[in-house]
Amino acid sequence: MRMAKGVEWALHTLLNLDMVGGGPVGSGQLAEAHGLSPSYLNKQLQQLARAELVVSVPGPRGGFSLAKPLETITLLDVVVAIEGAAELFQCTEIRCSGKIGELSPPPKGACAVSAAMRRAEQSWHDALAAQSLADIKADLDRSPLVRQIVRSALT
Amino acid sequence: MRMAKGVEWALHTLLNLDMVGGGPVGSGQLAEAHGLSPSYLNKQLQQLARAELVVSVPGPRGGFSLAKPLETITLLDVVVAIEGAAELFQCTEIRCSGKIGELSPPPKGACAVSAAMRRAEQSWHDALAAQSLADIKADLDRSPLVRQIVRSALT
DNA sequence: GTAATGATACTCGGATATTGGTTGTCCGAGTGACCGTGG
DNA sequence: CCACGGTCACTCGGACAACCAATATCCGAGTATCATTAC
Repeated sequence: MRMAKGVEWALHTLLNLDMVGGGPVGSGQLAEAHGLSPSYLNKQLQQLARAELVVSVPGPRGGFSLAKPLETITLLDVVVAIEGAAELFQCTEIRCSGKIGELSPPPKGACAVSAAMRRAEQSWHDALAAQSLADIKADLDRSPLVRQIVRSALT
Repeated sequence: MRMAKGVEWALHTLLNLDMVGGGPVGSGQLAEAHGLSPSYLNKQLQQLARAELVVSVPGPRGGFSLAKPLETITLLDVVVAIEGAAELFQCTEIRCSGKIGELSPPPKGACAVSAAMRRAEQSWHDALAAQSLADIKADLDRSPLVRQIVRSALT
C-alpha cells in the first residue's frame, strides 16, 4: 500500500505554479523543473484539471495555471484528484460468505470491522483537509530565495 | 491506493480465533469459515505469526491460535503486520532534482510537503492504535448468537 | 499388558505463477501565433 | 500603414505498452498420532 508518486508531483507542481505567477506554464517546463517524465506529469495535471484545481490552456503559449488561490486548495483535494475518492479499506463483506455467512442471518447493521477502519480513515481525511497548500507555501517562504529560483527555472 | 485484502481477512480471522477459544485452528478451517483462499490466508497468518499476534502449531491437530488477548491487539498492529511499516507517502525528494534542484543549495530542513503529509498520516496511525480488537468484539457481541455460529462453523 | 517403533496423515512454511494497477511513452486533435499578401 | 488569410509550430488530450506489487497456487519439511510388534 503506497500512495502514487503523482501526488507528490502534483503538490510540488501546484506550489511552483503559484510562485511563478498567473500565466500558464507548459507541462514540459514543469516537468523539467523537477526532472520528471513530461508525459506522465501531463497526465497528472489532467487529473488536476478535471478536479478544477488547475485550468488548461491549449495551443502555443498554453499550459496549466492555478484555478484558485492556494488558500482554498487542501491536501485532501489533491489526494482525491490524483488517487480518486475510493476508500483505503474496502469491505468485501466476507462476514456474509463461507460457512459463517450461511449460518448467520442476513446482517442488519454495518460491519463492525469496516466501521472501525472507516473511523480511522476519517481522521486521516480530516487531517488532510485541515492543511491547505498555502500553509505549506508559508513553510517554503522561510527561505525567500526559493521563489526566485523557481521563477528562473520556469522561464 | 487500496489496502490489501489480507487486512480484512486477518481482522475477521483474529476475531474468530478469539471466539472459538484457546485451541489452535488450521488455516483451512479458518478460510472455509469465510470462503477464502486457504493458501493465501495461510500466508497472511504467517505474517501475523511473525508479528507475534498469533502462534503457529505444526503437525496434526495444529494450526494457529491467538498469542495475546484481543485487548492488547490494535488495528495498527494488524495493518503493520500485513502491509508493513512503510509510510503511505514516500518522499522522493524531487525538490533536489531537475533544474530547481541544481539551482538550489542543498536543503537544510525537511521537505515541507513530506512533513505535512506525515502529519496527516500520523493521525491515521493514532486512530488505528486507539482501537483494539476487543472494541470491535464488543460491537459484535451485541447479537450473542454470533459466537455460537462461529464456534459451530469452526469445529 | 506395556513400551518401543515405524508408517502415516495432517499441518505449517516458503518457493513459484498469475493478475491488476501504477508508471511510463507515444501520437493525434486543436489552437493561438506568425508571416505574407492585398487593400 | 492596416486588415486579412493561410501556414506553422506548439500545447493538451487520450490511447497504447512496460513494469511492479498484490493475489493466488502449489509442493516440500516437520510433527503428533496411530497401528504394529516385540518383550
